[in-house]
Amino acid sequence: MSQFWRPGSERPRTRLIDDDEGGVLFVPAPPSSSSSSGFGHSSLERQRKRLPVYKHRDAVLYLVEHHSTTIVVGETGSGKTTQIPQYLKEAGWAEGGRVIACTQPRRLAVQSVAARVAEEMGVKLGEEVGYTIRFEDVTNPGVTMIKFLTDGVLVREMMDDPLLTKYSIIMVDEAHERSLSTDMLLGLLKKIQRRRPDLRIIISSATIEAKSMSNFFNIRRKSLAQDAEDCAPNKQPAILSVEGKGYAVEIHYVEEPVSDYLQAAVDTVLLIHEKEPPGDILVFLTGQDDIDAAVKLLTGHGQQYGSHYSDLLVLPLYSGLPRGEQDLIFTPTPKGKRKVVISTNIAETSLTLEGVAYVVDSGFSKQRFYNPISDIENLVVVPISKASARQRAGRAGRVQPGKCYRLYTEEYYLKEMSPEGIPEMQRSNLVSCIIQLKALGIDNILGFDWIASPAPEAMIRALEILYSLGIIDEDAKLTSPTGFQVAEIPLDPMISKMILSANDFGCTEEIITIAAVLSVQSIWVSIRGVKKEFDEAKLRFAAAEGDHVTFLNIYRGFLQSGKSSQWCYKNFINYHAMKKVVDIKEQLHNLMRRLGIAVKSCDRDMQAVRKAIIAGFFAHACHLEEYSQNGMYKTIRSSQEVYIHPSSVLFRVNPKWVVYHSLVSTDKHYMRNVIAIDPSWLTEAAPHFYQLRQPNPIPY
DNA sequence: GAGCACTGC
Repeated sequence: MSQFWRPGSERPRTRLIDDDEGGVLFVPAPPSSSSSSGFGHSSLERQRKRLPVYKHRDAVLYLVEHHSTTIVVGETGSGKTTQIPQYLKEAGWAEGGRVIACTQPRRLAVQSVAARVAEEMGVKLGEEVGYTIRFEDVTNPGVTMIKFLTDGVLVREMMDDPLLTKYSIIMVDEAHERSLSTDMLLGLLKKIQRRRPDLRIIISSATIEAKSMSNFFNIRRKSLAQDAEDCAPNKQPAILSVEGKGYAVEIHYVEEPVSDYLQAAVDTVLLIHEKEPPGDILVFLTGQDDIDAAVKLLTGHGQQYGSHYSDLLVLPLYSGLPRGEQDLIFTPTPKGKRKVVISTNIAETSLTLEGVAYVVDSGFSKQRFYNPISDIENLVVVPISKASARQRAGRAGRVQPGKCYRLYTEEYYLKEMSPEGIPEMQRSNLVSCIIQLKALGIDNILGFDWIASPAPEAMIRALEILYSLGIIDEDAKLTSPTGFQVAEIPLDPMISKMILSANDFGCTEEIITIAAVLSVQSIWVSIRGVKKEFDEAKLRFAAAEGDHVTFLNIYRGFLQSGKSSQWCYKNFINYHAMKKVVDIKEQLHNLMRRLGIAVKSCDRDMQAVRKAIIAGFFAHACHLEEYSQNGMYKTIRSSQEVYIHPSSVLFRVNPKWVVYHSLVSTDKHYMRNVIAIDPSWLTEAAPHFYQLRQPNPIPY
């Protein structure tokens, strides 16, 4: 007799509890004592059975069979991501050419989970188990049964197949993170569900969010009676809770609020080191500045107080860190030493450190907020949510029971800390979002079924920008061909518009190089202490026109060197970033071919290149204030005070008119990646924008 | 003469 429950058979012996808000809470029975001894199973299979989710295998299959939507609340380490897709496949959900999809917010997670599942199933990655991320499709259509992909890719797949017909089940993992594309995906899936009653959705979410997810997917009761008659699935979402594999973490709070969390963090680290048994320490601070300062204080302390503190191995961790330094984090702690990793939010979700027994949580993180009125994004330090605080604490209990030291009071945690963070959708520029929805035929953006509605001001601003770029028309419909082509290019719409316009100026070759460089974080290596040499290296490539043309010089130099890492090292250029640039450029070449656009070079005609840039970025034009002694510019559109970033080749050159790629906002608004222009090109490129909107625009 | 939480298509 099969030890597993199969769809269609009698439901497993467990208790179903109707919860107060109409959702169905499913409480599985305790595991039976007569479970398999493990005899005859490979070690991989034994490992699979030890995962907490294994006990809930029957429950998962039962709920998925009977409910359109199932919400799985699971802590980290429950095994839900790797196991549930396999259970579904074993139960037949991938039969008849159907595919089981599982989405992740991050590319790295997609790749590693897919590899793990392929290994467990004993198949080659890219066959029965595959994955898709941007620019990388490792699937075999017709063969692949379980497919992992980023949620952004799945949204994009809807452009070719609006009802996602090839999937029988879509599992949205890490939905509690509420990324832009997760929110978009959830709204779209709810829409698809109405047209495809056969589709099953599994949402994996943290506890706090489960209720709001359930409410979102709960379709009104009037359809329930009808459901009982035929055998359509129950429209009410089911919630299943799966315990994690983490160890207990003891939480400590400060008794009085701290005035300086940086100092408090340093003091706490020293206290732990003095009083607590071995085990690494993970400290959460907000950004590079804080982290470098804390590292300095702790290493300084070590020298000052002698041997005891020299046992501390203090390491910074943030995404901007050079590759080699980041790798240090993962090397095992030497015997007799205690590793202290001082990190940004990157260690909260993206990276997992083994061996951490103590977490110090400052209670703050940096978040990006978009101001639709000024069209400027700001990075600000804000208090974290309870969900984040719990996630941070959980990092201490991965391999042994741990302790978490919160640098805020318990009262603050209980009474003031908000339960969840603000979803990205409500603090972002919506240009990309709206263009994708339009491409899917959703024109009533205000009426879209958002899980959390963005601000109307942000929607209006995005529509205004898209209209000025010629991507949508007066009726807010995508223009043809520009609008549809921009929707197809997986880049920022202003970059996409720049690429399409390059065709008119005969410089597509140059512009896709620039687009590729702008798509990577930074092509420079920043090394402290060698500023002079660094600046000299930069001058070797500097172009009078500005940063974008400088990128072309660097790219040419890189190719001439034979893509040499030595050459990069000598010139303070990030080799990995340059490899990525070459890769993205290759992809853009393919995309141009698909769109039927010939890739032509304008040779040395940099005026053509600058005009193409303006076609996408005319809204970012600025004028040098005439009597300004300190290089103050004002944006043409809204008279915002801005300055050229000191990293730009045009810093202190201060041309009268410039166009920037992006702003970084700290104490001032700094323009990064700037190019000098002739103002007549602006009215040439966007007469509608500048004639109607000078001097001060009034948003409609 | 300053500095960028983290993702993603």
